[in-house]
Amino acid sequence: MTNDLKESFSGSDGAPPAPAALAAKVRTLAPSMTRSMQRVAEAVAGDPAGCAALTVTGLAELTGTSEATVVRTARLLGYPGYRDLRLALAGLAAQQQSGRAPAVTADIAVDDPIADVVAKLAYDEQQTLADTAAALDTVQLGAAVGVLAGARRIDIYGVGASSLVGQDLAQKLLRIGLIAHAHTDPHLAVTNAVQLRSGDAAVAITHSGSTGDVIEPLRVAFDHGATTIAITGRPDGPISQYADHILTTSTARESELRPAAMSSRTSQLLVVDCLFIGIAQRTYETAAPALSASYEALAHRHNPRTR
Amino acid sequence: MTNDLKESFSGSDGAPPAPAALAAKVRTLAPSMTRSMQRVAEAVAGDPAGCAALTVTGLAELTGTSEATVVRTARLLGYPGYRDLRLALAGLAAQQQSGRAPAVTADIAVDDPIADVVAKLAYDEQQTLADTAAALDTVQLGAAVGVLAGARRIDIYGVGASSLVGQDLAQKLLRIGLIAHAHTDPHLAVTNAVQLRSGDAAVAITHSGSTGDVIEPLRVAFDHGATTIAITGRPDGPISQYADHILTTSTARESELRPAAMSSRTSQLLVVDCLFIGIAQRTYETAAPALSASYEALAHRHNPRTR
DNA sequence: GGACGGCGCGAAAATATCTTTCAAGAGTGA
DNA sequence: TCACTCTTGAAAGATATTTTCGCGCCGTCC
Repeated sequence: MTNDLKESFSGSDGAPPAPAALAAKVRTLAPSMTRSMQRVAEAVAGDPAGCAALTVTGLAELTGTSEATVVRTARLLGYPGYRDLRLALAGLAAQQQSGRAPAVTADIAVDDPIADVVAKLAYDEQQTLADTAAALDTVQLGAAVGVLAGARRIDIYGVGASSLVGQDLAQKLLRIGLIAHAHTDPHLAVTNAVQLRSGDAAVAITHSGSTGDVIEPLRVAFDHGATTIAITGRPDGPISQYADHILTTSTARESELRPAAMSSRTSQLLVVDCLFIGIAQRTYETAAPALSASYEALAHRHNPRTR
Repeated sequence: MTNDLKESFSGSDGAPPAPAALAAKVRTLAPSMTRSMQRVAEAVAGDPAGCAALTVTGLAELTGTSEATVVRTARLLGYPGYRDLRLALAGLAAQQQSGRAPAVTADIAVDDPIADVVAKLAYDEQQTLADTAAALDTVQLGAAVGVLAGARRIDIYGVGASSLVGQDLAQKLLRIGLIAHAHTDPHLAVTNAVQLRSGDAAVAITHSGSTGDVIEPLRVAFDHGATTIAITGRPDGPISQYADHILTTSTARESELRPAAMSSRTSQLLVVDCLFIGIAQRTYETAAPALSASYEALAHRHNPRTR
């Protein structure tokens, strides 16, 4: 499966390069970039319009790097070459122009009044959603949906903040009649992963893409023939080695008060929701009755005089 | 120097090439164009996206003309050369693309392609966030923040989908050094609620506002003198009787495939995040060190060769 | 009607731009 | 410190774009 790894490094998603997803992609891939490439990526993300006006040589000079580095960066971002990155840049610039960028979101400060906190948080999360949706590879998503919809059994791994996302996914899948289980204990997860075989599916959720406690069970599941899916913010991370399908969540800038876990959770949940709806569509015949049944089962739990 | 004459007709306006005005310019200048140039202009105006993907040679072939003609047309339209026309074309395409976005307001249907599902879900959740932020009572929020920041102990109640939100809140609060516990077992929740007294806080999370399993522990906590907070989508529901502070989450319309739990979760999480940030601000002195400490403690859990 | 001049047009040369290759340098771990 | 890998830019190589140049069509004037 070295191929998978390679692919995830370069053009990754064989999908066509994204238009508006560029800023998100820069953030996602920045950590895996070399210093020079980061400079280029930064320039590109910071001033799309300006960079679109530059030739390779121009951008190389601006960033104090070489043409080769610029081309490499373009490749990493998923374009065939600089020419295409430039076109995407022009597109992005045009969008921003027409969209009239809503006043920048300053970081949340210690002394922000509570109303500002609400506004900034809501804006940031909206942004995260938009980025995630733009960057999400629908081909991979479709494949993952197919796998889960047809799986005999689904194991889900996640620890820390991601464990909640995993539980959310498990809850949803159970509701539509699939056999899913979210593991939070790494040891038990591995123990259970050994049981998996071809026809089963395993889903790992980790923002960093390098959480050992989550990689290990996925590796075991992978080795035992289960189809594996990784939901991660670092598609180039170690976990991708063992993932048949990779769903990329977007990464927002974080600040002291706003840990990365916050926006990664938003992003992960959107991906999970998309998976769920996709699966519900494919298994509509059985999912729809199962859903209404679960509602009815809960009805009496609510105080009847709800108005 | 016949060229000079031409130029004075077209690009001469010294003005920078138009972005969206391209179609108009084509129409304006069409009469002054030669037959071949008209073919090129037509192709360009008819399918900006498609043409943006072509090289000079490609566009020349497509229109059955030559490279020179394509360049001449680009010049006539006011661009320095084809390269720049192409960039403008990419921009135009991107604008048209994004302009088509608002069409996703429809419900998610069983036969929606996966890409539409992503777009619609993202849009819906963004909407939910905006609604929640707009409807959130900052006074109540501020009061709740004050209560939690100063509480000796915090108990959180939630079942079903809301239980995950409760756990998320508990995780966050623990990270900044507060004593918080999320209960999912209704019996244990009640048992523990009995221990609460003045100076303690209890948070109940329920979308319906009438989930007995959540109301009961909150009532007990309330009766024992703890300060109680309810996060609910139905501020007029039964749970409000026992809540000192009510934080309202927004309710989005739900559909067959999109259960209410989905958007209520988004809304609840935003409220929880706001609470968290608010509390972190108030207890900054202790929260900041606690946060960094928790990061460091986790660092070694991630595979070091992440770069 | 025929010849001349102008203009549109495309082939191909000239140039600019982009891509690839390769070897030197920086950083890293043993 | 040495060996090693990874990063980087210079320059060669490939493409794309622009310019040049001349052919051929067309209308006009003789």
